[in-house]
Amino acid sequence: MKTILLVDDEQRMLDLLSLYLSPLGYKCVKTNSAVEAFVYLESNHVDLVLLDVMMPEMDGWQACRKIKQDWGTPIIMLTAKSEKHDIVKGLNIGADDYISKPFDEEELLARIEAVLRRGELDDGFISFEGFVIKRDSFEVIFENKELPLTPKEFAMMELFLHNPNKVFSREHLISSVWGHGVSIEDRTIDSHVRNLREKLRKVGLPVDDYLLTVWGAGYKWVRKK
Amino acid sequence: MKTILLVDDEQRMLDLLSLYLSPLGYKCVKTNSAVEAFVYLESNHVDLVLLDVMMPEMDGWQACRKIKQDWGTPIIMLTAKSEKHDIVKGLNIGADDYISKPFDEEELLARIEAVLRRGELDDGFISFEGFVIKRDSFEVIFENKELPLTPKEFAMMELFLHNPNKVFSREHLISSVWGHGVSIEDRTIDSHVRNLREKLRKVGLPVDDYLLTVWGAGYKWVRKK
DNA sequence: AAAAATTTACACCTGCTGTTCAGATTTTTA
DNA sequence: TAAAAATCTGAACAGCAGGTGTAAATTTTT
Repeated sequence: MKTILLVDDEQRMLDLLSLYLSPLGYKCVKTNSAVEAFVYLESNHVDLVLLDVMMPEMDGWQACRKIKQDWGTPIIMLTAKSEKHDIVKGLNIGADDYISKPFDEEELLARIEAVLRRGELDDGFISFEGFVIKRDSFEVIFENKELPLTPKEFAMMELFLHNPNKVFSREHLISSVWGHGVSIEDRTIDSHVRNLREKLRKVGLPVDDYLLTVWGAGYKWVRKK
Repeated sequence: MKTILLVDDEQRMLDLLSLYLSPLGYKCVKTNSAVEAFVYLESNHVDLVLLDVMMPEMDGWQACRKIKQDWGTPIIMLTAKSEKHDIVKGLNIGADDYISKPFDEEELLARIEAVLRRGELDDGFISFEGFVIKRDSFEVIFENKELPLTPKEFAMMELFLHNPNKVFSREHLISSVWGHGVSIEDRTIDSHVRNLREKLRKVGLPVDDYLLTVWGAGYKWVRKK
């Protein structure tokens, strides 16, 4: 199920969008401001952002730029009818599409599906806290430095970054990284964690603050901020 | 210079579009019907099609479908203002974008640029980092020196250059280069990669910086900047 | 039909990666 | 504080993925 993050200062609009999209099988998360949206994005996966252009505090453009930069999430801008100039601006800033209010429901849906479909293809990259994971190119980048990871390390890293703050038991790690039913010694996991830590340390990450051992339980990646 | 193929039964509209786009550095080709467009596409490279929805004989939808199917060219549909339903239909059929008439010139340009940017890579030829690939003439040129590649090598090279930084598994390479369902030994892929590397090295490319092995995953072409 | 070019297969070698083990270290328990 | 439990660490080894040379098979050209 895809998650759509709605960002609009008007509650009525949020409700309207949610009312229309939820029954169609999308999980809708409503936020009243850009800042709220950031908070949510910080610790949740979002497939698409519907972003109003006109908002107090931080406007849609700045928000769009930041979201693209930090998370790379697909964005559809919601603009007022006549703001043709906005469209140009938006497409240049990096929005994936726009739609004008009041919008036609069918058109909105078509555009949402189009953007989601598009995003499925280039198998996005995830980006936060200085990390960029490119599943496509099998790369993890930290502060513009490439991390040369082995396949197992990459898989672990991906799992951790996707689920910050969650503790993974060794058992869980085995079935996620190695595959269900593979039998591996617990010490082996430790070795891989060690190697991963070493590589992370080499690129300047204070790894002891991030990739923690949870005594008696497993490992977890903690997320600051 | 990019070529835009204009398809509209109204001569006035063709002139208007051409008058606006030509000075901006686009080569405009005007056609009055879908059939004419096909004829042109048959033997010319086109970067983008601006396609009117309302036309006698074959309408825009059928034309859109055929163009996408036979040539895969990016398409922007031109719809009448109120035809909201068309938009939905168009995006589902495979059009890359649409714009309603009468259109705002700036908006049109923004959308054209966005679509072209998106499809920049699957041109008739690609050119970057000293490489020019001419799909038409089956040639690869590096720094004005022709690379004598075999068909398989050419296909691989094309795939790599089209998808820089993307890791291709051997499995993926097989179905892309050899065809779906063909069974080939993995070592065979390696051999072709080796041959390709050798030829690239001969023309002075530090191939070890470009065509990389991703251990446990496949091969990728990295793009410097 | 012969020659050349291309593609494919195979075998061997190298080096990376994954795994394990034993001892050291840290954390928890009693 | 001492003992027990869990984890960390370094080194060694095994297995496997990929590189390379060669030769056979296939396709294309002559």
